[in-house]
Amino acid sequence: MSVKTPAGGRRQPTIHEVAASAGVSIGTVSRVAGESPRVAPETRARVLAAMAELGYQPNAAARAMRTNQTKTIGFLIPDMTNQVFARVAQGAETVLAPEGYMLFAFSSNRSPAREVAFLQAARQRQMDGLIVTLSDETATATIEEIGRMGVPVVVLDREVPVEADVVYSEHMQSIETVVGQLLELGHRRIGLVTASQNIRPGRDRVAGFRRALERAGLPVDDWLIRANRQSAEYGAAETHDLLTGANPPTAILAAGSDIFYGALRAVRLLGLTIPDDISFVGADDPLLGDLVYPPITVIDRDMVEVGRQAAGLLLDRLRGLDMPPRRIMLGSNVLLRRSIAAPRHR
Amino acid sequence: MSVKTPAGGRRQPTIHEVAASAGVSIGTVSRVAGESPRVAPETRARVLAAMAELGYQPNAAARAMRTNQTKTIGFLIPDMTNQVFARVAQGAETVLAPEGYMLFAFSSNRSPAREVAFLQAARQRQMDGLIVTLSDETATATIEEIGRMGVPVVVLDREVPVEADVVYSEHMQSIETVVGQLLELGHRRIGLVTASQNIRPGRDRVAGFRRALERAGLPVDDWLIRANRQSAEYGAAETHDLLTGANPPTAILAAGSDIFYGALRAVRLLGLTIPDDISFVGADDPLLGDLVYPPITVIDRDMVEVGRQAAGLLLDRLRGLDMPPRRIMLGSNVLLRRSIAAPRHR
DNA sequence: CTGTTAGCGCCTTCAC
DNA sequence: GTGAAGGCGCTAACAG
Repeated sequence: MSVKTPAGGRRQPTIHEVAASAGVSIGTVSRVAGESPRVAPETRARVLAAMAELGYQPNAAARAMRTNQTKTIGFLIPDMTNQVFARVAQGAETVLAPEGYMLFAFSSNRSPAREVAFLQAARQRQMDGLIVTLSDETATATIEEIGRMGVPVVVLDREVPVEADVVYSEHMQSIETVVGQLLELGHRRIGLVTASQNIRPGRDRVAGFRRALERAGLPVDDWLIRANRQSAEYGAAETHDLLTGANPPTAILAAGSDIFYGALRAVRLLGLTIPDDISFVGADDPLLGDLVYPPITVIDRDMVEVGRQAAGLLLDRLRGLDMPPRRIMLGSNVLLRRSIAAPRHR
Repeated sequence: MSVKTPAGGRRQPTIHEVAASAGVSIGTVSRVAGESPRVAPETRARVLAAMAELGYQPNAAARAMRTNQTKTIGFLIPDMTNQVFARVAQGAETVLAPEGYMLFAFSSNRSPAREVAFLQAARQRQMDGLIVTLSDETATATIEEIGRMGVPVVVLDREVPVEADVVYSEHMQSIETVVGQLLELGHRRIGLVTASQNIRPGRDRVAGFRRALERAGLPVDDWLIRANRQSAEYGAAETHDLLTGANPPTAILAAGSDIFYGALRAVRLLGLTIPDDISFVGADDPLLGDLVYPPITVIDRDMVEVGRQAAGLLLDRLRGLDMPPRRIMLGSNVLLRRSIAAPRHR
């Protein structure tokens, strides 16, 4: 007399069946499942045996209904195929899993609409907390949805008007450092390709870029700044455009892992040699930078640590910490390699 | 008199509050939420307004309890930082999302214990279906757990004794093709680095490798076959070992995206030139293969299509399709590039 | 077309 | 140390 679920699956054993099988009441089974100490060892053993035999797993929905807890953390990222975000997830996992939380990752594909959909799904599912990387700080619907969450949210590297803990990465200073280096080598026209101005990394990189030039008393040619999107295609297209322009740069900063990828490809397709024809700096993908020849100077960050820190902030809140939003800033490193050199005299 | 949840969050509005606010009964609210047609337009509008104002989202746990549906699909992958799996997830998403299903990705980090933990969590949470890529076909605990799921499961590229639909990728023939090419060019010692023999791709690649040699009437030197793990470190270590051995191969097959990465790095570190010093073939990362110089011959697969197909199989089951397990086989392509050449006379 | 009601499976008092 | 019973928020069946 098996009940067919909509999916045609087998019905799962409930606490009642375990109780019947062990010859106890459901209250006792519940106590065993909840690891309450007030159960006789012999009774506990019998219940455990019954659970194992039936393959019993407590129904999370029913449990959530009673406890208002799901032991689930939502992890929102702009792009799953980007290793940068995957590493953050890994780092967060290492902190959250030991506490019994499960991380569920969801990729928005950089669509604010999908972000809203995810946040609503998370609220419906009563996820206990969220770690989110938004794809556009100006998307008000997303911000509003975060405000409604009712559970702790940790925001990664974004500037949003929300009462939430945040983990920032340092971008401005490392760009300044790199640009400083290039200026010292004699470069006067440097191209920057980076993310949209609607997210903090994009803004900070452009700001650092401008500041470095201004400090050196040099004018800023806006034509050399391309800061609109985070994709390999964008990186390739803008790099191509820069390098085939009338007055091309002698160095390229590809600030963003996808952009790095695309920009490097564009350089190859144009048949240019690094660093003889063009100096090149990438970001966020140290492995790639070290795989090509010559190895490429890269602005790097420890994304696993970002994940760990974010999870730590979240965990404090889950444990009931009640204080104003906290902010953590993590550094970036410039890995100097042989892809930058003095510009060729033309 | 706000109720503090354990996490300190704000209580979410329930169907009762919406009903009160709209001046209707909860039944009517439920019908509006469920998009039942049997509601007067004017009433529906009032309810919708109340929902919007309160920011109401139906409680998924309560809903799951009644309907035995969660509209959630679990997606188990061995390694989140591997783009290959991320692409599969993307493909699956495109098929499942329009049907109202949410995909939740979980990375096992190639640990069978974590796979079991995920499967149990999926069962507790009553996920409606699963798409899984196991990291070890011989892990019986995982297999047993799948058998208990009670919901449709689609298995990707694994040979497991389970009543489930499967999407396979072709590996054997493409390896044979590549080895055939190398033999024609005059190579007689070819090194293969690939995944463990405990998963189908590893086995099939080794099988294809052996078959190609046997067909050519050549002996197989087992020393040249390294098939134990799927990581960049493994790829680097084994490639290094092969190339620094007493009788090294003149060509390397790095069959696996992580392995590809590591192997290529090992070749670089040894200061060898491709293809003059060593012919090289990678797999599963066509972009990387095209980014380095010279471009590298790669065995490629359309992982997005794998995801789409898997999702399609799952969807049929979710709709109630009742028939024996189905199997889909998807092809691989050899992208011939300049990384292979005749071996240097030594 | 709308209101009322009975559980879904579990945890948690409250008795015993 | 164990059993009995209420109710979490929702859907679906039944009345009206």
